[in-house]
Amino acid sequence: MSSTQYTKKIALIDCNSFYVSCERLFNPKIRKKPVVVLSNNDGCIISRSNEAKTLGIKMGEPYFKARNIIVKNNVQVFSSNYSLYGDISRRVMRTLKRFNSEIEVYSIDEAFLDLSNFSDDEVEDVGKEVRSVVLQWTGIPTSIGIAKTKTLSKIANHIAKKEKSGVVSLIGIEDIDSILEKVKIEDVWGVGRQLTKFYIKNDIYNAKQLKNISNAWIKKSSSVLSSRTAMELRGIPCIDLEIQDSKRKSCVVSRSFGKKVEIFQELKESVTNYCLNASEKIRSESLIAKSITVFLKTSPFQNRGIYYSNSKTIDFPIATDNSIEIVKAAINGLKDIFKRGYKYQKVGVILSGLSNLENKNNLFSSSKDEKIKSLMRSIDSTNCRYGRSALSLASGGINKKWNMRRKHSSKIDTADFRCLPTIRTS
DNA sequence: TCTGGGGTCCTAGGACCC
DNA sequence: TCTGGGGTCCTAGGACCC
Repeated sequence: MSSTQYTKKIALIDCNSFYVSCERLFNPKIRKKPVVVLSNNDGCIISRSNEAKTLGIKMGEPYFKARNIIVKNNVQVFSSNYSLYGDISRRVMRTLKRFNSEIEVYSIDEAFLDLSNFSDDEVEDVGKEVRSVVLQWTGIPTSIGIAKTKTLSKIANHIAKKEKSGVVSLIGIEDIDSILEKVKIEDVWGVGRQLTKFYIKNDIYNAKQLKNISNAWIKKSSSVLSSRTAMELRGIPCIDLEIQDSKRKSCVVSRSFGKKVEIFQELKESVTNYCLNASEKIRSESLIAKSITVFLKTSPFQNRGIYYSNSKTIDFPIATDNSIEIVKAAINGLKDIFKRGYKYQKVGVILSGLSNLENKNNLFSSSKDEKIKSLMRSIDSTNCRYGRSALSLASGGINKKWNMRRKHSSKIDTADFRCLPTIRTS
C-alpha cells in the first residue's frame, strides 16, 4: 500500500525563543535587543533571544553566573510569566488547528502537524504558509521542519532554525545521509547525556552513524527506545502522533524557596499551599488521586552542611480529590522525613495514580462526602474569581517568607483587565 | 548571596503464586 | 537426601523530554 502518494509527512512547528517572543509582543522596544527570561525564583536562564545567544549566554545557565555579560551588554531580563505564555501558546495552537485538526500539542511551544494529505511538491509551501499565518495572527515567529518521521522532523526543524525562510523539508530528498552526517549525536531527539556518552564510547558521533548501525546491536546494548530512534532516522515511523489529549497520570507542585528554610512550620506552610494547588488542578480536570508523595531536599550545589533529600509516599484508603484529606496526608509524610538542622532548598508534592472521577467506587460515599464536595466546589469557584489562594487553609500560613523571588516580572496578564494596553487614536 | 518545574516511559528486581 | 522455574504484578529509580 505504500506509494509516495501516501508517505507520511509530519511537520514540527517550534516557536522561536518562545518566552522571549511573548514578552516582545507587549513590549516592542525590546524587539531587536538581547533579551532573556528567567526560571522560577529567577534562578536560571530558560529563554534567550538570538542576540542573547550571540553574546554567549547559555541555556539553563544560572542567572548570577551570566550577570556580568548581562549588565555589560544591557540585556533585558524578565522573570517568567507562565499564565501569559500559556495563553499565547493556546492562540498559536488554535491557529495551527485550522490547517489540520490532526495535531499533537507536544509542549508549550511545539506541535506536530500531519501534512500527509499534501503532495511531496506542495508540502514545503504549505509549511511557509503555516509559518506566515501564525506570525500574522499571533505575532509569534516559528521554525518548521517537515519529514517522514517525528525524529527526522525534529532534525529538519533544527536546520530550519538557522535558515532565513524558517522552513525546511526533508521530503523527497534522496541523499539524507549527507544531511544527517552534520547532525551531532547529542542533538538527536531522544539522545540525552547518558546515551551521548555511551554512543561516543562506541565511536558513534553523528546521526548518520546512528542511522546505519545494526538494530540488533542497539537493542541489545541499550533499549527499545534507542532502536526506535534509529528506525525513525531511517524514515520508518515508530512514534505515532498523539492526536487526542490524554489525561495526565500525575500532578507535581514544587518550588524552590526564595530563601533557604530550616523551620518545620514554614515547610508545613508551603507543603499545604502546594497541596491546595495540586488538588485544585486535579479537580479542574475531574481526576482523583490514589496516593501522594511529599519530598524535600537541601541544595545540591552548596556543600556547607551535608546534602539531604528524602521522600515519603502515602496511599489514600480511597482515591480522592479532597484538599483537606490531601493536605493532612502530606503533612504527616513531611513529619516523617523532616530532620532538624538542614537548610532546605525545596519541597514538593506529587499526586499519582490519577484516574477519572466518574470511575470512583461509590460504595462508601455518604452525606459527609457530599458536603465536602460542595465545599471544594465553592473554594474553587471563589479562587477562580478572586485569585488563587483567596480561600486557603489555616496551615497555609499568611507570611510566606519562603515565597519565590520574581524581581523582573513584566506584570503582563492577558486575563486581567487592569493589564490591558491603552491605544490612543488621534 | 543567588543553580527551575512538570511530565512520560522503560527497566531491573523483588514479591508472590503455582 | 534431593531445594525448580516460569509467570505476573508492582515499584523505585533512571533517563529522557520541554
